[in-house]
Amino acid sequence: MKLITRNTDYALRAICFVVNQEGRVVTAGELVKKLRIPRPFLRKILQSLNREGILVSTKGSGGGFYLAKPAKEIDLLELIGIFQGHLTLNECLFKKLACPNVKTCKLKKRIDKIETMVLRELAKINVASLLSEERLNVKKKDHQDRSG
Amino acid sequence: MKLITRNTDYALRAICFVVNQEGRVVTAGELVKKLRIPRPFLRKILQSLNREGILVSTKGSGGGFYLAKPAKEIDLLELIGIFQGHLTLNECLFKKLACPNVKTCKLKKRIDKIETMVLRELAKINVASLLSEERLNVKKKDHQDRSG
DNA sequence: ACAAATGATACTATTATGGTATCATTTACA
DNA sequence: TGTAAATGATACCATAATAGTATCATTTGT
Repeated sequence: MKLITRNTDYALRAICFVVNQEGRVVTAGELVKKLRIPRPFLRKILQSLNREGILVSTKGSGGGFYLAKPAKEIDLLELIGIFQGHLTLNECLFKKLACPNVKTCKLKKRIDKIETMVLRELAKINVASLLSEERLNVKKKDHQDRSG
Repeated sequence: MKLITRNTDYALRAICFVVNQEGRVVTAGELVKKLRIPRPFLRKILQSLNREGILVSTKGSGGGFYLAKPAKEIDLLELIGIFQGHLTLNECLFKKLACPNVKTCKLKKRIDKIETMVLRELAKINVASLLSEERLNVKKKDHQDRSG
């Protein structure tokens, strides 16, 4: 069982790359090269990210993608929502019938608690926080390397 | 996304029923009637539970199933392990290649934490604890306490 | 006009899930 | 000792989700 599927994962990588370009427009072609994601699949993912208001796209020659909102405001829970639908660990298997077993509804409550925890944690994981540490490292290196 | 699939759920219901029979041998046919689970599917599930040492089966006329170990020692994590394989929320999507994106490995660490939490909570949910509340009610009703 | 980009969308392949179906084996007991 | 009642093993099938492909339409800078 995977919590994160491929399209969510690819989306996250793509977003991270775009963030690092600091506002520059990035094309799908570039992302394909850098991230080694199959082109048509990535294109579909980028289109979703555009529809969902995470990336802005510009069409035509010289077009591409850039961030639609601050990296801090893009979290894993939202991405999972887009590519995997609402995350419900809990989904009762006897929706329509009356649940034939009272015991399992006790189960439902306990799984609900776990679900709540997971959602809360996923919401905490935002793109900015994933990048922050590395950015610090980069700046340190920069500082040593280029003195001009 | 579901944390618990049907066979795990059915297995749990079946086990709960068997537990309530207090050591009596229960047949697949009985379980089919009471739990309204498709017969061949339930049979397969029961066979798994037998193989995995959760139920003991006796063959032949008058045969059936009973618990192989105390209800307290059967937990959801084990059942999920049997029917859904080891639960890994985390599964890195770039196992063989070097991970092209260091950022995502920070992600891995954060998801690992969530996974650890989830596994710990699932291990806490055992059959005895799911039934305990109801058992208390039963005891109040028939007023004869033969616990020891 | 044309090349370079994205948008929309329909199709396909693979895998996991949720089952069925069948035959073999064991056992109680009439 | 034969048969019905039970489980064991296993191969098969249907549906849905995931992971992709393919194609054509649209926009835009030069």
